[in-house]
Amino acid sequence: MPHPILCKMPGHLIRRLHQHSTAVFQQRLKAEGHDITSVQFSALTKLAENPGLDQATLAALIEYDRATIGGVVKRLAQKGLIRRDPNTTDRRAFQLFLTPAGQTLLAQIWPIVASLQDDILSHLSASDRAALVTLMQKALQLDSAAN
Amino acid sequence: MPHPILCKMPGHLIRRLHQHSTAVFQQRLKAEGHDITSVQFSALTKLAENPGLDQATLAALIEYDRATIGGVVKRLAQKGLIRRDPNTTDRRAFQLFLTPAGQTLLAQIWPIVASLQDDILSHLSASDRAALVTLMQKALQLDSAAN
DNA sequence: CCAATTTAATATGTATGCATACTAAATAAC
DNA sequence: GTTATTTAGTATGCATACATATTAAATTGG
Repeated sequence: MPHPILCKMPGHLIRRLHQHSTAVFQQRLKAEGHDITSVQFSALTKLAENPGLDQATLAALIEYDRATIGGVVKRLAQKGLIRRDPNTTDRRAFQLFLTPAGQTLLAQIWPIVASLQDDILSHLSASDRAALVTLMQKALQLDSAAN
Repeated sequence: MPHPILCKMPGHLIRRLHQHSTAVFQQRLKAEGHDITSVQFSALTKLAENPGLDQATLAALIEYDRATIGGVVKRLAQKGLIRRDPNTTDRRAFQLFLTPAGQTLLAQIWPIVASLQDDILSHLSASDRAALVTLMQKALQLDSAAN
């Protein structure tokens, strides 16, 4: 089989880009003295935008697995960044809120996270970065106007 | 902070694209009756191209962590797809080879893997897919001529 | 209103992914 | 040539990521 080459296959390139992306995130946040993952950051951000969410809805918003979000939420709670209140309407669900510490942290790290986005794609020009973002949104069928 | 939006941040988009990519891979391979991950496929492919590699070199070729490759190799060996021969020159290292079963499997799945690459980016036109691949290669500084 | 289904969260098991530490072996430095 | 450093692989621990099963609670159907 005169096969297509691994390094030209979208799946392989996406994996390596993701690897690079999380590495940049982790290094930059650690360098600034913060111990938080990109996954935890996304969860905190969505919770800040939607206080009182339950785990299932939060998971759906950022496309996490239901089983995965449990661990993420547990670790955020252990760090004292979020609070899990019982839901009086639905005794199965929790209502999730950022604690004051969580709000403080999120305010501190947003500028860092925003600025490291360009570092992830540091080998691309500004127009190439914009083009890549547009293509990824299209590939994921995310309405670029919404959100 | 009037923050940039999560769904426009490269890091977030890359994570979701990776999630989508591995899901398509897994579903397509499973549908064809194969139980193999994209990571295992990459390792098999590189081993087929470079018989006798040691784990560290294999890991470097596909950008895996040294600790991670150990588990991947172990599972491939358990499935009988690769062989680990002692290296007479360097008693620390193993020489890795595809078994006949591994070669057979790889030949079977290459066409599947090649064809599902377009499915990963099914919402993009052919020219958009090509543009995305080029941008990712540039972002990763992979020489598009090499490999 | 009671049974059947759905849903929220958890539990379990497997597979990356990576940091750190460790052992054994090879190489470099002197 | 012995010591110091590096290197190959493993071990351990933590954090996703997801499939499957389970429990408890809510909702739906009749």
